[in-house]
Amino acid sequence: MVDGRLARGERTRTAVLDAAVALATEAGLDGLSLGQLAERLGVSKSGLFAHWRSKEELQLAAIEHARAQWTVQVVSPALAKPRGVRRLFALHESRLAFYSGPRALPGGCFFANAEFEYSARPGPVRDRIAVAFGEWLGLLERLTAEAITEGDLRADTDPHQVAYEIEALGMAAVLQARLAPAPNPDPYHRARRAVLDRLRALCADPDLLPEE
Amino acid sequence: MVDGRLARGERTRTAVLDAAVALATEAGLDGLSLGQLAERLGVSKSGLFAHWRSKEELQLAAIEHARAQWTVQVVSPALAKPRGVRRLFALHESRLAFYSGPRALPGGCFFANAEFEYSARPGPVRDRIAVAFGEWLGLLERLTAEAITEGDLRADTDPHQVAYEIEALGMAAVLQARLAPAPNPDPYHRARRAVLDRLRALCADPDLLPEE
DNA sequence: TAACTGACCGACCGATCGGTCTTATTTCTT
DNA sequence: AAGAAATAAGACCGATCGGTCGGTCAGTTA
Repeated sequence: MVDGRLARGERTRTAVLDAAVALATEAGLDGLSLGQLAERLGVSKSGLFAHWRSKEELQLAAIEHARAQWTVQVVSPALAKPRGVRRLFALHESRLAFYSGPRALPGGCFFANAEFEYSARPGPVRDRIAVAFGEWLGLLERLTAEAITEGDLRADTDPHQVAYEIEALGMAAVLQARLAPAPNPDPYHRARRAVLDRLRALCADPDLLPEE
Repeated sequence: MVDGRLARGERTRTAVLDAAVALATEAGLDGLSLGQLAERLGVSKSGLFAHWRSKEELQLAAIEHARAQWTVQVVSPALAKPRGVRRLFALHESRLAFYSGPRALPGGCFFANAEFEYSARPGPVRDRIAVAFGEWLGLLERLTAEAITEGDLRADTDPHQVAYEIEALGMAAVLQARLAPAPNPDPYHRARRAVLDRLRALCADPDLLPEE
């Protein structure tokens, strides 16, 4: 049987983390204030401390929560595609769709923001972000390597290099979509086009990638 | 004759802005605290208010200061190169050199950090950052267009697209250099390689770009 | 010498920060 | 029915936040 106390706590916990992740994209993971967060949720500040004993614990939990969101909404859909260059490009497209889609976070990309914010602030939060970032780069790299062994991409392709470029082009899109002057052609389209052309140049069978 | 008081004020003003720009790359443009800044400089907090009437004014001044730094240390050296694709690539290299060189800021790139930090925070600070960002993208785009009219790049090249890609690849470098695990091959080398290959594919005369 | 200006300081303000404490309510266990 | 466990609330803490105030001092002008 389910413990009603734990169940209720878990519900609150999830609701708080949802709000924390969203708020962090706007105010920053550090700028996230417990008072504001509590007020936005209609909860007392000390109610938050019942779940996380410090702000840092909440920040780490928020990172974990955002990671889970990312896995479900970005990574998983792409893994449904057949192994190879199609899966790799699907991951890139899935990421861009997440940024511009209806479930998009109010302040852009949680991880991109947090990475820049904490890149020069030693501590557990930075370390956790760095690990998550490394895992993401590793995923891009692994899918690229798979595309090579599948014979989709040329054998002399450097997986690290391709992963670097895809990551760079995707991250810039979410920033420019929020910051660049409106009349600018859709940055998401540019990010898609850039990776598409790059992969097409490395790709043996042009039919594996969309034409346009 | 020079007013000694004004001269002294200008000296401290510059010293404060230098420290403010450096500190902002670590703690964020918002996380920059007047108390900490004053203490680091051996100045009283109220001394700062004699120069800028509010924190926001100081932030805007810091942006202007960083912009001047960027112009002197990144843009100007590149403009010494002959017009065309060489100048464009020199700008990219100059930027990477600034990130990794001896004059590098302690927390990476002032603008990249500030752009992500303020991309979702309406106000004068965000607006100023957005303008500066637009000007930077415009410069990349203009140099690309020049390279086309010079006949260096293929006539069907899209300057916006090239500018987008160069900006993305450069920005990712400074982040990954600080965040990615150390054994990773130099991100600056990856950023250089990526743009070099990209431009080489568009370039009519291969001798205009370095071989390696 | 007197009047004035700009740079700068120390004390202080209300607000908010992260965090602690005590207490009340709800829910499961026995 | 009674107690244990977990969620929450409210009052409160010291520290720090951005910002104001009155005032000192060095240098300029008349």
